Amino acid sequence: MPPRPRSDRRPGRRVTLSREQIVETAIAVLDRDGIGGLTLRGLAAELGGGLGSVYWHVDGKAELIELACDELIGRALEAAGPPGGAAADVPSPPMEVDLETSDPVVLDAVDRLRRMAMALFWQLDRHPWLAVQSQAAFAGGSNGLLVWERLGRPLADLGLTPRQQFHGSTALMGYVLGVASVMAEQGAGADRERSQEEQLEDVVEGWLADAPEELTWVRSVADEFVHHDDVAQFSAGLDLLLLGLVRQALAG
Amino acid sequence: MPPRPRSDRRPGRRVTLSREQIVETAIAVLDRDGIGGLTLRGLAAELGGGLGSVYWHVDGKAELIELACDELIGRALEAAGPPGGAAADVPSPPMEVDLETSDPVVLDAVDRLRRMAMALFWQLDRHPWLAVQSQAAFAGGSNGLLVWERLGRPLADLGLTPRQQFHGSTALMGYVLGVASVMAEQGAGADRERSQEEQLEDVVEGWLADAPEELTWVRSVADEFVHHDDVAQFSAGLDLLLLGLVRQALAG
DNA sequence: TCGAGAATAGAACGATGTTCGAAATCCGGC
DNA sequence: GCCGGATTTCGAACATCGTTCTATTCTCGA
Repeated sequence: MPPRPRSDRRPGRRVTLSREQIVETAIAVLDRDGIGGLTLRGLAAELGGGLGSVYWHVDGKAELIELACDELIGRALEAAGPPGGAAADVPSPPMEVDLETSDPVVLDAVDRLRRMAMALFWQLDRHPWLAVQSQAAFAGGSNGLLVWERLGRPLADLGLTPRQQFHGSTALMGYVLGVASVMAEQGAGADRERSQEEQLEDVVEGWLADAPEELTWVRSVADEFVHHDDVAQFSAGLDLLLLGLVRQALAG
Repeated sequence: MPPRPRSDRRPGRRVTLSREQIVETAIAVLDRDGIGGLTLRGLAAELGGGLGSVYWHVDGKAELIELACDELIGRALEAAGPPGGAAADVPSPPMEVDLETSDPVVLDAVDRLRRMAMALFWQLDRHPWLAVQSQAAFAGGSNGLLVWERLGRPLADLGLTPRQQFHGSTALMGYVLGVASVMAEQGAGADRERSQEEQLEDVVEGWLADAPEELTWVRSVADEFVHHDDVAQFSAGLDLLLLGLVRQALAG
């Protein structure tokens, strides 16, 4: 067939976009299709607008992802509640290690650290693409600095030296991002249809088929891996780090 | 001008490639230009061969990166020395925390954990692109499982419960990958001409310019950040985790 | 010598990020 | 009410990249 005799649709405005709306939709797409599924063309289509329009509001794909990360980190900050200490909208399993102290200052500091770390992880776990990307965004985005501040303050209250505070804060940050990243990659090719444990069983089977003998320890924990719980696993490791920090503070 | 009357260069063999050579060159390119600088065309050119030839030896870009990661993880495993306990070719700063025990079994287990973690970090620090990519490769590649095995054995020797072993091993893995990833991203846009401290000063200046007040703690550690040492920083956080593990083991 | 498999080479395809100029819309001043 | 500049939209066009496909060349044993 011939092209339309007259193009009754020439370039021009159709919908109105906003920076916030674009970031919002980008987050939705990222949650649905993962980092590889975010396409500027697809995003524009989802918004009902043109490709060039997106570029007018956002500088490029890199900045868009940075904005999305900063937005979610901000929500984590919000979910952690005020620094003072009100309860937050994040899971908070009880500590499973004995801190061997009843100093209220120490216990309060540990509680604040725990709340911030859990809130951050909670957000990273619900947006698996975020963990990998945010490692860059933490230094750039403004909310990343706020998180760092809220991790550092309690460390100062513990009486650690400035260097210990610095090392402790980066250790916590690295731990949170690292565990979340590994979990995100691990659940990357997940199939929403089948149960998680069933899929993990297949993963383990794939491991143990290729490299059979010698890996006796890995085999011994395969069962733990299949039946693991992300939050509990993260919380357990976090407790170890916090216990180390407390011991370091009390020994100083 | 007309095309050449006779193409005296028709497709055919010119150079001979091998899978190992391709992976080796890919690692070199990744080290030089980062993850964004690795292009299959560029890689083929660097090898002096054609694009299709690379595809005959390697299944695609994803597999190539996986192979490169597994290769370097294997080298980290090698650098860690035999599980028995010989010295290795990696830095090993002394522990700065007091484990408060002299049990030889515990001390030996901690030593093995420390050596494996340091060897892994040493490799991740020297190949900044590796940290981010390897999070996926650890589950897939065979060497990733070997690392996990070598992290798990000492945890079993500490007398931890199976669940504690599992949580401890993933905590260590997450910590190593996380800290290395953050450091890699932080030094991403590095300029080889200027000194590192000078560049870090600029980074800090950028932070503190945008979000001035309130971030009192971040300001207080800015100096530590500028003069930090990657290995020392990693080692300090690792010690905290190990201390926590030891205390957990002794308390059980 | 020759023929089948191994290996190389590069054109071609589709998708993607980015740039660019033209068009439509909005809005304050007259 | 209308006009003109600033704002915002739109999609074509370009360059690059991963991947596929086929023709060609090389190797080596019968």
